[in-house]
Amino acid sequence: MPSRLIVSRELADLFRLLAHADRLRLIEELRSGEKDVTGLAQALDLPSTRISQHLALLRTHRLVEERRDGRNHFYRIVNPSLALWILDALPFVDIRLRLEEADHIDTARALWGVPDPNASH
Amino acid sequence: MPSRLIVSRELADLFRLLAHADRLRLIEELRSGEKDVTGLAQALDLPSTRISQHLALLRTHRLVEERRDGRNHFYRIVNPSLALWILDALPFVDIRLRLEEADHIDTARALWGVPDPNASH
DNA sequence: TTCATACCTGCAAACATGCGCAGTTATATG
DNA sequence: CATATAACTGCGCATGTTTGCAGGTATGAA
Repeated sequence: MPSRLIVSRELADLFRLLAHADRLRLIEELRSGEKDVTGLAQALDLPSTRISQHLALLRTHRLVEERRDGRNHFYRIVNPSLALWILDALPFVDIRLRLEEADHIDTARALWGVPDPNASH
Repeated sequence: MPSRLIVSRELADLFRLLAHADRLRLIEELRSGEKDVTGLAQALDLPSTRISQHLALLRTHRLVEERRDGRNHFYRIVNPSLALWILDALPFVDIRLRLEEADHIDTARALWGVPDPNASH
């Protein structure tokens, strides 16, 4: 019954793909809609070569898709709920962050334009 | 406004921590309650040294906690909802998995003892 | 056709991670 | 005390990842 093993390996592959700050920022940047490589490079203040390399990785794992229009290549998230799921990880980040800035998680959600699910208090 | 950068780095750290099949299996194994190192080593069929190394990583990032009783060190997940959130990633794993085994996700959930949230059909 | 723009790929150096193994600490037991 | 068991840490090698850079393709405009 190697299914558990297979699944954990597939999950680990996904996590490895997301284990880079710039790739997370790319996914966040694409949350508001498709963007081309130059636009992403400007938004993240990184060389476009690097953006291409990251996008190629995300593309081979089917997390983003490409649409070409003239010289521009526009990228979009295949499954937009991915970005929401990523933000659900905020409660699990190291305690230091939570202690040093008590409302850092809410700040992050606000910065990334996501409604606070605990907005009752 | 470097908060977005800081947050994406913290998130990337978390993802890197989870980007290993054996560490995911450890977290899954601890879902049913605390276990000691030897127990985990037997469950995953891995040398206990390796288990120790993985647990040390998870510990320094406060994902698991340790309780000592005699010679045994028992580990538990600090925030049990972590395991549930990890399984929420299954819809995002590479399309190949979904095409080759259409109900692999349900199989995985069943294997890992989690109720299927789409159990209406 | 020539030039500029937008993007991609290949490669090698730098860097990070995973692993086995040897040695160590801590606790229990005879 | 000596010995056994449980677990940890440090270290070196192998493997994987990230990055800059050089060179390449494709599109559009002069």
